[in-house]
Amino acid sequence: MTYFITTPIYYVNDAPHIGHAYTTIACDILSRYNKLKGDKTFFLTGTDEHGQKVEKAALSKKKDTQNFVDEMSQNFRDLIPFLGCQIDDFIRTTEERHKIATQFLWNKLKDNDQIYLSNYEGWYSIRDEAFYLESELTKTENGLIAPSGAPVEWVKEQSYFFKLSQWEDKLLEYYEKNPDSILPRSRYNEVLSFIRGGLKDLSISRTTFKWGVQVPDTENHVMYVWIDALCNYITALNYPNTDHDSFKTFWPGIHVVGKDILRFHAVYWPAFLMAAGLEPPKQIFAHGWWTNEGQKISKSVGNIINPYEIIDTYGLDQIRFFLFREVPFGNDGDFSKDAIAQRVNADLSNNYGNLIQRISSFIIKNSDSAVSKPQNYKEIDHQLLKSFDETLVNYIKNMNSFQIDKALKNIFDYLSEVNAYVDSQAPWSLKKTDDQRMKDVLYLVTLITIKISVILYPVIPSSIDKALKIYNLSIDNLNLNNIEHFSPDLINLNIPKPLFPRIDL
RNA sequence: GGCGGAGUAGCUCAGUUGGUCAGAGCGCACGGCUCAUAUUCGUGAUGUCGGGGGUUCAAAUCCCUCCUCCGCUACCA
Repeated sequence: MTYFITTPIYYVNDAPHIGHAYTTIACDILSRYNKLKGDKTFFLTGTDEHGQKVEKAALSKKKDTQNFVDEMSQNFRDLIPFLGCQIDDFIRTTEERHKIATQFLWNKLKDNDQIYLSNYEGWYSIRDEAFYLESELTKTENGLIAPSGAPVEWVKEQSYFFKLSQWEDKLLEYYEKNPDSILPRSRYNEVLSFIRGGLKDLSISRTTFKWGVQVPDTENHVMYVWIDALCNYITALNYPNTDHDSFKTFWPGIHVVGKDILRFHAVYWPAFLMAAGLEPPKQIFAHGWWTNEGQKISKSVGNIINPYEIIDTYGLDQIRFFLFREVPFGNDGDFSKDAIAQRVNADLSNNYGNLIQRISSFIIKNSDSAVSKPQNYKEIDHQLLKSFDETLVNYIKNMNSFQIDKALKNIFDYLSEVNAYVDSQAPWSLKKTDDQRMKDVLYLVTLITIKISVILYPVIPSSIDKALKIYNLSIDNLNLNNIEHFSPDLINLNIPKPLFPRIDL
């Protein structure tokens, strides 16, 4: 099995914020999970660097446009390791390879009679890079403004159009056959109802600015955002060389996107691909938005969440965990200090971290820092092992369907069971009555803790690296295929330090 | 306006095809343990399952209606 997962390419006009971090971490979790399953994975992210907004921003800062996007793109690249993410490629739309790919895609569409020249006129917002109907606009003292509050101007220009209207039936047919190709299901329904409402041809070029990929065989047209931006996903797989190993191995892929850009990914992009004779994406997952302490996040309110600040405050894995444990993936969520502290303390510090701490400290003090495989397990021990196997099955089922929160819930429900097992067996009492049984119990709990750590790895990788070091183990030798029967003869322990200090409320 | 989703304990939410489905976690109260990051374990309380009506031997679960919230989409002015 192979697994190709992508974030959208981020528009370099903004500084990276929690939304970018959220999408990137989501893909990292899924990518690591699939690696753990043994799949060959490819995790792609990058930056979208063209368009009028960028051109103007550079101008207003009196910077050369290329230098400007170089700097802005670097901000996004720098964020990745800070988020604990491991990517396989970072693509920029200003790269030569991307120009080659998009121009080839354009020509392919043109050869297939999917593109024609016409005129576009209407109310245009530079800030939003979008046309609006007059009915959508509001009159103010400064003239008409878009729903976003951005000013608009009347623009008339020649434009190339893509024959999107011809793809209505093909798209519907494809989606009806592949109901899991857009998730969550509510988003799938929205997309289908949008397509059923009828599709209009799509304007795909502009003459009002220069900062973009030139339309082949024209003087003054550059490609408008969608062909340019969406094509990145296949550029990175060496398109137009569809015989290339990475293209053959990894396409079609999985796109994780914010709900605001679902339509472009689920309608325009598959239509472009089919029109060019390529397969549509395998899956598109639309996630939700975060609010900040119950409030909508916006520049004007000034409550933008800076990923560097929250990670410095709470810790990397604490944030990664919170984002995906607290809220069903796909739903909107609220980012609040209380919720983070509560979640991290209850699950990571108390339930998981303290289990490791109490057992490993006990082994070091009372069992010469080592435990060996028991000769026999009791019935209650078998129960605990069986329960792990069930947890693993549910975990895999949920991770496979993007339900990261449920997969994590499975784990923490089980950890409660393990803590209860420890109390019921009370090794501190066995110490006085039955040394061998005490050691067997300690081994079993240690073994279970290791297994749990492995499946927590995709979400909190750096903490799991630390946890496994206590047992002189490494994630490199453990995975979802060998974890079920993992049971070494001897486990030597190192002195543990609390993995997740409690957060003061 | 159309289409879709949601309204269940203080909070966040599970509840497949109608019959242990009235639940979980957190929080709260009480009790126990003392290995552990004042951690853990056990016990307990609170709900007219949005309102009203209906079908049924039986409904949170199906039907009708109303209210509220959200998403997508359309349009008049």
